[in-house]
Amino acid sequence: MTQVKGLPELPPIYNPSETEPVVSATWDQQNVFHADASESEDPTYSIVIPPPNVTAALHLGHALNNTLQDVLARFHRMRGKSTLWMPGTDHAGIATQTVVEKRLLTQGTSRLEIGREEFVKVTQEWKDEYEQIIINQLISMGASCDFDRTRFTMDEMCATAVRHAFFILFQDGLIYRGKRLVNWDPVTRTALADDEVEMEEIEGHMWYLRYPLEDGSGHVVVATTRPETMLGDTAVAINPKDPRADALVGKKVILPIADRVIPIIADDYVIMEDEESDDPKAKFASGFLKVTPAHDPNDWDIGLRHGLNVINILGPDGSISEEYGWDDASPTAKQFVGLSRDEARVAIVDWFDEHDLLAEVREYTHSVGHSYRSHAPIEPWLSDQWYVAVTDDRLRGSALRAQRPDQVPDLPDGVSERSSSSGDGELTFYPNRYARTYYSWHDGIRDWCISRQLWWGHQIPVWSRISDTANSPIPLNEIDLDQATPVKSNWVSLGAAHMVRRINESEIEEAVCVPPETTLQRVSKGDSAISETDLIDMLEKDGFTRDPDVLDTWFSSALWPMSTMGWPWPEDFPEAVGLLEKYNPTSVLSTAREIITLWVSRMVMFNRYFLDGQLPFLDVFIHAMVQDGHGQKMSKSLGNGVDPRDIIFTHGADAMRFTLVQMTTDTQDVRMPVEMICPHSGEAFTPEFVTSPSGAIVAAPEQVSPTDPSKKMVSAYGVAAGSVSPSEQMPLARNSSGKFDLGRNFANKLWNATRFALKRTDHTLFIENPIDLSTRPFADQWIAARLAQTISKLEQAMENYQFNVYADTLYDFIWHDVCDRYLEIIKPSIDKDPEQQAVLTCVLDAVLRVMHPVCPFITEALWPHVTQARCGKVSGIQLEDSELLAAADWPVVDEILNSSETLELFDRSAVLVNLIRSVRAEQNVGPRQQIMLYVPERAQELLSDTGGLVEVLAGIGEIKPISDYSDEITSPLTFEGSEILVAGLLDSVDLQAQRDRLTKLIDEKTKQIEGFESRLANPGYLNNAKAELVDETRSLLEKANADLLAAQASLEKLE
RNA sequence: GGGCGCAUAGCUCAGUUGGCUAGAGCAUCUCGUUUACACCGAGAGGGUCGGGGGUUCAAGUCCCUCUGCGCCCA
Repeated sequence: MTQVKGLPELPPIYNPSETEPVVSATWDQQNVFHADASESEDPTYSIVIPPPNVTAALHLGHALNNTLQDVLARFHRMRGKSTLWMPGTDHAGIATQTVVEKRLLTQGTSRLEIGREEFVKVTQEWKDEYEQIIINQLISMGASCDFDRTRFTMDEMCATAVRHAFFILFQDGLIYRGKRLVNWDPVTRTALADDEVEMEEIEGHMWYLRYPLEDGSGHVVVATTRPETMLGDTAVAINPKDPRADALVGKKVILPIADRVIPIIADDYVIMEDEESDDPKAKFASGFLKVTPAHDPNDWDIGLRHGLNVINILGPDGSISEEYGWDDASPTAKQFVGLSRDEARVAIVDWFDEHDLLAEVREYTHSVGHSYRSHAPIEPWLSDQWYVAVTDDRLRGSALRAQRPDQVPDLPDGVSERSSSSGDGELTFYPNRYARTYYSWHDGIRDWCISRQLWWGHQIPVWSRISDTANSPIPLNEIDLDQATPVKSNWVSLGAAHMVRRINESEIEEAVCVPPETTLQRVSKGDSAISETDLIDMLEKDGFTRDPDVLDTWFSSALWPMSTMGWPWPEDFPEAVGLLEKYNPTSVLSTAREIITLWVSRMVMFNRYFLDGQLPFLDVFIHAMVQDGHGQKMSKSLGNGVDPRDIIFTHGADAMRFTLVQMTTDTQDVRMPVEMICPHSGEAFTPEFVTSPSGAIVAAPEQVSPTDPSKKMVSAYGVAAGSVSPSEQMPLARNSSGKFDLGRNFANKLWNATRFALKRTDHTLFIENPIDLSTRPFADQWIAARLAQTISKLEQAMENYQFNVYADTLYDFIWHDVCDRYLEIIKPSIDKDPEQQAVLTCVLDAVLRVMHPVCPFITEALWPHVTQARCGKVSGIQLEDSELLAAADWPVVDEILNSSETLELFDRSAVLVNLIRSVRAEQNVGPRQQIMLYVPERAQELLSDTGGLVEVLAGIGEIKPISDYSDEITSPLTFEGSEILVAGLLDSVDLQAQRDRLTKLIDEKTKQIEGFESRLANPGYLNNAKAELVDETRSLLEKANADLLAAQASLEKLE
């Protein structure tokens, strides 16, 4: 009963909010998470964090992902790997620009008003604010990141990587500029990549419009969901198999309103009308398709096949405009100029109706692409954009070849075979079904549009000018229309890359890509090197202007595993030296499903392209999605995210982490019913829910206190949506969830088990000679065996990314075996047995180590207490000393301690304990009252082999052979086919309860016996099942029969 | 339209290649405050594994189909 020297006594309840900041500060001061990039023989383990967007604070989805990464990082660090977990944040171009613009709007100004330079400055401030919040969140979750290396996708190191990568791809012809239909978001006025477009089912209409034939012989009826685009029609198409085609193809129609004469063409893309069809497209078709190449991707393809004109009738805001490639607007058509898409639709349909050209309107449900950011319908819009030719075999093919062949089908046609070179066939997905998702994405991939019409991001490093074909730097016949051709010019000799393409009959466009300064100095040798700024000055004097657009955010994210490690010139950044060689490829990428297409693919393509085929990571772990209580994905944009700081406040970081880890299974998304904490009373309650404008079920902005209806509060959703703000009268209510009680209770359990150990061990002792377990009581041998078994299960779980197994294994071992059983068993003996004290403290030391990856704070806080209390060593259990648990080694236990014989013996005695406890409960025997057993020989052996643990756990005072029994009042129980009599219960026993129990047991056994007998009577079973299984069934039948007979005999005696 | 999942106790979820009597936590009920812990201990009740069909000696597990839900890609 000694106090640990110099350490304060532990309070009876663990208080995470006091402990966690202290532990965090210690880790920080000791710099334990700093990865050493110097050369060493240590095996390595590395993870790059999926950089969170700086748009907003992290929610529980991020908490889950980062907890899992931390568990992996801490586990492998303890296993002796040189570990790097690289942290950082992502500038998130469009998302951040949107939130900053919103804020400007509330301040009564706008992006255009303050200008590009000022806007970038303001956004930078936003970024600084949220980057700090996010890093602090990570710290308070216990993330063991190497925070000294924290990166940002627009900092100098990452920007250099972006500029260099762009330059190389440009030079290699893998980046090009082209006039294409893009997914245009008219609200944010930028192009979007294919995967930034979300399809939504829309209940709209199919309009049937009459287009008169030029020869006056009648009309054709086109079916369309977008009548307003008819102003840009340049043909009407019919399927060549359509019976009407022969008569009509080659004729012309007069396009109403526009008064444009356009041809009828034959194209088998056109779906033929079929009223009876199950396919709604055929059911609603008229057989005639209006072709608008400038405003529909399919029509664009038809236009290419038939050489049609492309007439763009929309402006960047989605309104009807004649300034973007429409020069034949008729006087009638001019009336519609300036209308929005929606207004124009109404006006044009009205016009057709008034002129008796509207044949029909039918209700029609179809899917329409919407911007993932503004949620506005996407407009296919013709514009000049930059693309990465990811369809090239050097990128797409390389991404496919990277996959482990046993996870996916054969490589698609056109992809060259895997070789023995670095990276091929080495990329593994967990769970493995996601390998297929990755595969099919690449199977159907299209070139990647990387320009974004934004101000926040990496500005495209290309300067261009348009000039007459007469001024072409190379002969015109060497340049294809719309095809970039490399030029060997003065710009190239200065270190830049130079391309030229023809944009029409009379003009060419020259594009010069300028590499970053550090690259420029290396490519242009010696003294002749020109500086980047001088080169740019020269270009601009020569009439070149820089592209105003920025790159898609995923371009910089795609470089993340390289850029954060200093690529391409790590020697320029002292903190990056050696990282790339040592830690790339990283060990695993942990991320969400939808990121497979957006990010995983692009990192693989880029890392392999720039690093000689090397993968960015060997494993990809796809974690579950965190949903709210309504099954909705938790997300920043829905506003239903729960801030992990709220959970840390109510339950503590370890509790949050343990619960999240315990919920992480292979298949199941994580559903998290959310409660609110009333700031007035501290009480948890279920909030009022409302439907948000985007259709999500969210907590109403204002909530009423459950205890005092006069008091109110605001919800996190209300604050995020900007509809309310917290005040003294209406404070912000924190979110919570009862789910985290599990983790909190478990942490408290560990805390108190340690308190017990500290109180019951003598800290002035140290037994020098390692304790030989074979000389120890059974309980000590057993707990060591369970420890050995547990450690091996934990290691296996972690190898296979089975996080829930890891958590459940910890819980089961620590709560049930260490606390409920071992601590109870040793209570009578521990005070006088220093060796048992040593065993206990060693077990506890190992427990803290294996629990540390999941619950780092509490284990670190208990660590000095336990290490000081340790009063000996146990042979076979290796526990290396360490000042900090975060830097300690994983426990190593000799496999020989993992004795199945010991474990089985314990299990048998545990069954007996349960039986006796049931009888005690049934007969209302108080916990203090000692009882007596009359036992048969076999049970007697068990009791002595297990060294008295049954006696302690079941409260047995005396044990006698059953032959000694005469006529006491007893209660019978059935154990291993024999009767045990329990005596000394009470003066009068409840006979009826005993009869009921025995009858129930007899029923159960009878049913089991029937089952076993019918199985053994079945020749099919005897012939087909494994012999050991049949033997086992026979032995089970034997045991069940013995139990049945014993129970029947007991019952008869009671009657 | 294509793909991937999910449906097991009142709730949230486990259940490795088919094979012992389908498990856990919470909730419920009974008893208990013995100095580690009431964020606790002991005990108990509770499931025709979404419906239907099939393969097999044997199906929660494999196949088909239907119903409901989620996600990803067109």
